[in-house]
Amino acid sequence: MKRPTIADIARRAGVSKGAVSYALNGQPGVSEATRQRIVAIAREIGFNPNSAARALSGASARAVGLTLCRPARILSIEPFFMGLISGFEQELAARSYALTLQVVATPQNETEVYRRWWGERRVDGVFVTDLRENDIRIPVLNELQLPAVVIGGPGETGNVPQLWSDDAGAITEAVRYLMALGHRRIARVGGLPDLLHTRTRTKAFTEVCASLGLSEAVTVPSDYTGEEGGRATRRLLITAERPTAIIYDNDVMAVAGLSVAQEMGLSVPGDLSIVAWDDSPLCSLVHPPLTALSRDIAAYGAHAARQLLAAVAGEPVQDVEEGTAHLTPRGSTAPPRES
Amino acid sequence: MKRPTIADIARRAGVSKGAVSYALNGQPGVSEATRQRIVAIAREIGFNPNSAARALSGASARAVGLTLCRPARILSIEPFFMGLISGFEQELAARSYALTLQVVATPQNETEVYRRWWGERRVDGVFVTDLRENDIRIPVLNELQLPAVVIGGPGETGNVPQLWSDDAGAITEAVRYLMALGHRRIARVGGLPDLLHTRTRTKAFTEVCASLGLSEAVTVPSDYTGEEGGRATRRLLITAERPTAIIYDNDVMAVAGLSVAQEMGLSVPGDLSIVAWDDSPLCSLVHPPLTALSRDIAAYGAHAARQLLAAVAGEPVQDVEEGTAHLTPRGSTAPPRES
DNA sequence: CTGGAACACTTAACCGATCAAGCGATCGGT
DNA sequence: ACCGATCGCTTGATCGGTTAAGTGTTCCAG
Repeated sequence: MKRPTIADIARRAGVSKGAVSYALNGQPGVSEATRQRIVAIAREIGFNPNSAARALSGASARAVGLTLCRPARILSIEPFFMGLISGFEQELAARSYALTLQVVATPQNETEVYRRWWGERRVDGVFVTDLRENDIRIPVLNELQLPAVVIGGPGETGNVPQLWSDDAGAITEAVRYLMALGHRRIARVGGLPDLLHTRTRTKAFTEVCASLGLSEAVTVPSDYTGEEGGRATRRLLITAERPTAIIYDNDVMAVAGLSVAQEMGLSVPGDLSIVAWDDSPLCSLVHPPLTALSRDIAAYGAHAARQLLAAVAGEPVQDVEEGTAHLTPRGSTAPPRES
Repeated sequence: MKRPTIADIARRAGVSKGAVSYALNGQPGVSEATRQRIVAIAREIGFNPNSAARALSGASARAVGLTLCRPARILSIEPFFMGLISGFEQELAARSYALTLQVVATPQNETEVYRRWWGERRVDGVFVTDLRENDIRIPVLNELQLPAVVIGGPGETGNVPQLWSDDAGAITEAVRYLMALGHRRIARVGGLPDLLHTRTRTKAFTEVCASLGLSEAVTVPSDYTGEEGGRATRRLLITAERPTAIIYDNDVMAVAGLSVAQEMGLSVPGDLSIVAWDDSPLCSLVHPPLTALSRDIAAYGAHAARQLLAAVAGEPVQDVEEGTAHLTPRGSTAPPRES
């Protein structure tokens, strides 16, 4: 089956290719009557502009890219990225932009993919996640002048606009809540320590605990996997002065932590309170359901997509701090048992 | 920054554009010495062929598509798709094919996306998941002659090759195992009843139970969400002759089922044995860890990608049945307590 | 010594859009 | 009546590759 082109439309409408192009793109240069006739024919024969031809003649590729730099094992279970992608799609689909995905092994590979995509003219812009300190991707994006939006900051990103949520505020809320319940020994199982938002959280956690007089606030670094989260939990719970509450940097580790506590014969929330960061259906699924720091990740992704499309269109884009995640109390937090 | 083109290479090498094209594509028509010179220059200036130009002149778009037809809420937590995508990427990245993703609301929308992708020449082929009976996507793919691979069958797919795993064998293994443990009342919480692989599983489950003399084998349909899985579990557990074992069609529902059982004061595996279908890290994370039907989803995805790329290349592609998922016994299954 | 095949290229058409420049018709102003 | 502007379209160049057809050289067989 042959794909219809603007030439086919032009022939049937008795006008030139150029006129068809003007008509379909809403540009001046054709009369309203002709435009409607052309649009009607285009619809009738099911015309879709060839994206390659369009991209070739200087217009946009109508596609944006996302690289995922996590091992398959983590990607498959981590709900964050799929939530983000769903959010992207809300905006992208509405403007018929495609999303191009690539799973890579290292940040170095990500820069290579950016270079390739840019050279191939495959995407108009990219989403950048998992920002690190002195992130090697930033200079590449600046060099290539490839429009981008960084999700998760704030950090040094040169001209690249950023979008982040108020992690410091969220962790402050969680710590205050646990303190109000009577907890004095609060620990945290953090995400990958290289990531900038992990550092932001760690810094905020340390500060708020210090300011509230909780001297023993400790953060154990981890890698977002359930195994590591479980191991970190075990390490925390065998200390002499074990914490009575643990905050986890993602939901998967929180679930693993719950499991470890139960396996060690500790009751949740009686002996240990648990707070998960990022509320996914997972948190309500387990028993007891987990108190979580909730934010609307799909909305976050949709916002990022709007930012990226604006950047692609050449509009000035500001750095944006999204709202603070709010605490959703569930069954995994309670006052510590007197002992 | 200007993108290097073959014209730039041609100028520096002192040859024509055509010669460069032949050299870089490994086609005959240039001497080995010239080829090496051209390749060296291409590498030196960081040349990447413009994918739009390439696609426009009849060559492939070097991209394949995947549509996901699940609400965001399910996508984010369901590990299956991310596992599949990771598998795709192993093959696609190696041959520098891009993966284009689109989240849609209905199968009808999927056909529209196929038509658009085809018209735009955006992808060379598509992955089709969640096959249904009389699936409306199949005639569209046949009409467009768009190369595709169906993941999950077997069903009526015309010329479109399929790849599926032996669901009947897997469920037979699970039922036999539970019987061997002494279970006689085995229930199942199924996935979306429209999906063909759900029907395959239901049929096989019913048959194997009948052949083994388990008359009360019941399947409760569900939608893969934790909420529905939990509700279905509750409904099963309040019946007079409640099942002593439940098989779940995905891991999320199994975790929810575990939670419901615990909430109802039933011990797992003492009062209720649980088997999850598709083993994700989630299954080992909860307490007790879930016995699961494991298969290597990434390998499944990689296989599908190889099939699709072969179909894109015009090679004949056979329907393939992948290996049977195997039972991984963990703490959630045991002989039923005498009562 | 010649005809023809093989080789190593070049030339130019082509894919399907976009868009600047051109061109004839109409219209309003003086 | 004539000039210039505006409208509504056409023409044709262009993007960066691919590829069929053409060209000039070499080399070998007859």
